[in-house]
Amino acid sequence: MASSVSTPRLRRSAPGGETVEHDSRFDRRLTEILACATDVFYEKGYAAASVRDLSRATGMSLAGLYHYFDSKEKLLYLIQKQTFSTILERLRERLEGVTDPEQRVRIFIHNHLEYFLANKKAMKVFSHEADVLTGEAGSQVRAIKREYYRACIALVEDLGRAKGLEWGPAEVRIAVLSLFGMVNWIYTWHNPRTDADAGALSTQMADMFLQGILKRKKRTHKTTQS
Amino acid sequence: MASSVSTPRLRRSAPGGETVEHDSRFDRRLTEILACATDVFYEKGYAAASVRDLSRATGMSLAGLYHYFDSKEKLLYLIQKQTFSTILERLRERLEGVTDPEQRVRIFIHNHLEYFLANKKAMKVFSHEADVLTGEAGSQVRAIKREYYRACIALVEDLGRAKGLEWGPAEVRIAVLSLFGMVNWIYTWHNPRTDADAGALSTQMADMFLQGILKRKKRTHKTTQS
DNA sequence: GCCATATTCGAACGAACGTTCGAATTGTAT
DNA sequence: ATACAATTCGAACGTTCGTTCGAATATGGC
Repeated sequence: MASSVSTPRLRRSAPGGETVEHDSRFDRRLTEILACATDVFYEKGYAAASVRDLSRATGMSLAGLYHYFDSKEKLLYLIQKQTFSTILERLRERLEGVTDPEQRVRIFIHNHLEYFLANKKAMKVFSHEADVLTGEAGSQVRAIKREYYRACIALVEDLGRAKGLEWGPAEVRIAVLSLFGMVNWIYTWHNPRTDADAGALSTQMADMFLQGILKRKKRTHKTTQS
Repeated sequence: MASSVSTPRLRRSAPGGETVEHDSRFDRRLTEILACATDVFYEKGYAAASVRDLSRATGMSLAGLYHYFDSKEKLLYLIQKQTFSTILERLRERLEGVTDPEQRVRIFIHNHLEYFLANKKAMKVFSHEADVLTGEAGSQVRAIKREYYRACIALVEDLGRAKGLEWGPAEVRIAVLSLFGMVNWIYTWHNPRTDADAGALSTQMADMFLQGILKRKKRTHKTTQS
């Protein structure tokens, strides 16, 4: 349970705890490789990126890389898990102590955008290669994602309750998924030199989203649409 | 200029116009193959899908497929170009004669969602493999995309003018790109059996979007955000 | 210095990739 | 039936893929 990201291929580490320096060394190098791999996956996409591309990007030999991970798929898993665990963890920290429902939704959006723009490449790799992973690794990543989704659903439901609005589950679902679309789509267009930063962006998007769901037109729930 | 999708590999067709039946036959088969390829690209992603997967899906031999296209990349080009040309064409038809700015924005959203849900796989392939194509083919596809983006920008600007609202270019840009995010993200979550159809979805999303941009809070244009 | 351990590497493995080619087969008009 | 073009195919091309292995090199405690 020492470091979050390492999963040494062999040996559960020596009985004593004396290899701390070595484990940390291993972890530091692995982190470097993960950062490099994130870049490469971002540029070429996971499937099209080869381990030889990684070798070129890191300056390490092909075989040398495999000292740090079992397979290319495991590498994607490590990136995705670390990325999304972090954003969820930060969200929890920032929500702590804040009780106003509207402010809590704003915090969600701000947290997401800030992390998204600061880790644009990792977040693209996460979003874009969402269902590549299979088996246990895929289940774990999907579980974190579902947790994040549920957290946002809860925030919006709380807001609706506080404002005395009657939203059905379907309406909340669509509103939240629309919000996810808004914020996740950013990696396709955001240019850090010309576009606003996370603060301004999250303010505008939060205004838009909140006005959109709070001042919504009353409609019959029948789906009558010309 | 006969049929929209065919680009025979060789021979510009015989001098006379007597091979009409044959060309149509060729085109019908190619359309089948494009549909199959769309499915396969949708399931596995363009890079991870092999021509052998296509061979399996179509029931045609590996070499036989190459009678219909030059390369795997050209196949992606044909899918993307046809898909997005159609959605743009339909948008133009539907906007014709409608003058109310708000209604025109609603038509944009409805058109997009309807086509998106009816051709979910093709649209995912379009969205997901947006910048795979290079060279001439890539330029063409990007040009159509830019045209579509500009059309939406114009619709929103018209709406703002009609309502007497003072939106800067940056605000319009972010609003439109947020809208694109909302509607394009759908392929990641929409389940036709449990989620609403295009009509109901576009109504809810249009309500949300329009309320969001029309009833927006006044803010100073400085990016002051805690 | 020495030893055990951790790290790195060159070289190679079999498999799968996109694509090609010449022959076999089908379809159509005479 | 014959002839000609359109279509389909089996087999193979050279390349690149993810991964492995055993040997070499660096590292740090004695």
